[in-house]
Amino acid sequence: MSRSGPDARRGALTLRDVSEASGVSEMTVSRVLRNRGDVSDATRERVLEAARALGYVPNKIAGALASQRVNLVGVIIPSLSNLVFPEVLSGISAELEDTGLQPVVGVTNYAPDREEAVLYEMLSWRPSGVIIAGLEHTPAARTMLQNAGVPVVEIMDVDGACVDSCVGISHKRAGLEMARAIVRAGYRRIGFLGTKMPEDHRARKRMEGFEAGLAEAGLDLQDREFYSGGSALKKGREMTEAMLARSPDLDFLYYSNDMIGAGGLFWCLDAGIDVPGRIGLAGFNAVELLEGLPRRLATMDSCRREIGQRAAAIVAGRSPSGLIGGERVELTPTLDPGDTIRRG
Amino acid sequence: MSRSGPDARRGALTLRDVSEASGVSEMTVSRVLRNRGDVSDATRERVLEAARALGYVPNKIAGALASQRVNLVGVIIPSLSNLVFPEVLSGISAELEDTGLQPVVGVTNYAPDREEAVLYEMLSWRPSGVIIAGLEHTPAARTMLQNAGVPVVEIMDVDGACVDSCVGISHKRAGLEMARAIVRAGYRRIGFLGTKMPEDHRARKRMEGFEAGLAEAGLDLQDREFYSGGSALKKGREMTEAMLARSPDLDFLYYSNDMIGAGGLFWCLDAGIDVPGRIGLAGFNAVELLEGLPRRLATMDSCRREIGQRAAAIVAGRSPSGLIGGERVELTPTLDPGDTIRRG
DNA sequence: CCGTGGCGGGTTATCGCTAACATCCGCCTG
DNA sequence: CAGGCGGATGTTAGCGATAACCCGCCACGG
Repeated sequence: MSRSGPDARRGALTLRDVSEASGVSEMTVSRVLRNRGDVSDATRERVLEAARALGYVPNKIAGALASQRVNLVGVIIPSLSNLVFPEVLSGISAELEDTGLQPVVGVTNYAPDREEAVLYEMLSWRPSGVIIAGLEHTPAARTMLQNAGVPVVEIMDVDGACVDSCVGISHKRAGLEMARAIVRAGYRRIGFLGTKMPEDHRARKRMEGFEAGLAEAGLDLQDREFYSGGSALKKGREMTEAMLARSPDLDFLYYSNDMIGAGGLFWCLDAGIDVPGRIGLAGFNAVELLEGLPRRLATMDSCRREIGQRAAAIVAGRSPSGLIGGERVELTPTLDPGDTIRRG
Repeated sequence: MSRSGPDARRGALTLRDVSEASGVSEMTVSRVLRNRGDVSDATRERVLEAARALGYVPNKIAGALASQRVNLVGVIIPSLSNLVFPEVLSGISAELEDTGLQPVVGVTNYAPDREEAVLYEMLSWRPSGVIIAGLEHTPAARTMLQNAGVPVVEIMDVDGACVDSCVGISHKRAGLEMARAIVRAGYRRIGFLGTKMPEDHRARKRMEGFEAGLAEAGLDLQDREFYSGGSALKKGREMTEAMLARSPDLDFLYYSNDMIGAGGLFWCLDAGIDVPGRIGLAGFNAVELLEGLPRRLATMDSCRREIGQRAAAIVAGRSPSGLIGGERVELTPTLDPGDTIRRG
């Protein structure tokens, strides 16, 4: 109504403005801008020129509403500071690159109710798919996922039931295999150091698998210690010192991630402890960041990038299986003994 | 038309469905769901109940189009694997927490044309504000920012002209002050190790400032080495080895970030070099992650979290200054000499 | 008894764009 | 030369929500 110039109200350009500037209908402008339908080269040029001159940026909100299609994929992860998740994201981005889809990230800080809220917020934008870390969700979140009406991929973990599809590794098995390797190397008095459990299901499952692995050899976990927050490297040091003060006869320490493992390694080296002779160490995740430590920490690759890629492929409907939903992909982590487990 | 049950087509619930289920108009449902306007408690209950039972999730696309308001803030950063940016994000999230605004992240991989594309994509969702890393953008990107019609905050850097507001530190000054501290501590033959320059303006500015600082004392940079990609820790080792092989008489190494600095520190320690006696080291960023190293690397805090907070405050219109746009906030990094600069 | 005002809630008109269909026109075919 | 066909463009009708306005109803005061 009161619209006069291109920017009667700041930057609020619409198709209308471009249409007027180029002398064709809005529909034709829309077609040109989306490269859809037949438009003559002359018209196309004229429209593109006008759009560029005006600095027009299409309004995807209106577009999405009209077309009922949104080129967004919601990605819900617990944290960005964990290193692991950026790597997953990079796998997702890479796979989505040429699909026209775009990831949108939400962070839950490991809090189930935050997760629920983030999911609700995401779904309210009607994304084309959802990738969400973990298999554990609040009942409400699970219901939302079920009713979302779009592909849902739960990632990182396959130990449990999933809503639709899942891509990940078995953390139980990861723990189990690490335990076997440790036992095989001759260690017997073993301690566990990890994140506070209720928050981190995957770390918990690794510990459970680990204990199961020890049990096979008739062994028990001799000691355990948990932390939350703070600099992981430093925590690793502190926890290691505390644990070895308390249980000086331990001969192996299994850490729930590489960062605290590295902290532990530093402490042992500083204390002049023979690693891996007197005591062995292992972490989890194979973070690239840590390549270059004085000694290579034993660890297990968690296939993060590939998890992201496979999950994105499912959402994009280009999964090699050809399935639509209901897919379960278990990846196999590989154990890297590094320099902190005795070679048998 | 062919709509019958609540989910005639999967999950496509609308206000209409809730309205029918609760026997009031769509408008009233909308009011209840947004907590706006007067609705009797009885009606409110009935509506909420129906919405919950159906599992209704509002469609923000439609809402945003109708209300011309979008509760999203676009955040554009070069990378997520840099540690620095997740921290900035966490500052942003914290500040936005109770504003109803939500950050949406886009990653450019340090590529100007990717930045332009990401920005275009973001603006097409008509966010309430944009936070973007750096002051250097393509001309087209700059134009888009100018015409966006919403608050734009450029972060991390204040050495240059900004489109609207900016929050950051002066990297030139950071380099300058580090140089002064190093000179003051008596070092004279100094090398620089950093990221490949054209990609990273802030690292470049730090180097420039650093050289200016050396120049004050009549000194020149004796050697320099650049890298890109790979594990920073490992690169730090390799580059340090290479540089000291080439220029064995250097007595100080300034690294453009803490991770490669830490790699260098490891190399020196392994090589049995006296740090900081024979050679001094310093990095940049004060990453918390590295607390717990065998020796504390000299570094400079880059105020990442606060940058995020201040930027978010501006976008949210709660900047302490009360200004609307056009704000320039320069934060002051603090130098932490750690254990790798001689104490004077 | 009637005017007044607020509360609770409905109606109508967009928001900017796109799907689907309608239209126009030039040209080929038989 | 009529008929038809298909390429290029315009027209119409929403998408699902909200803003702005409107309308009963009841209590209350003069």
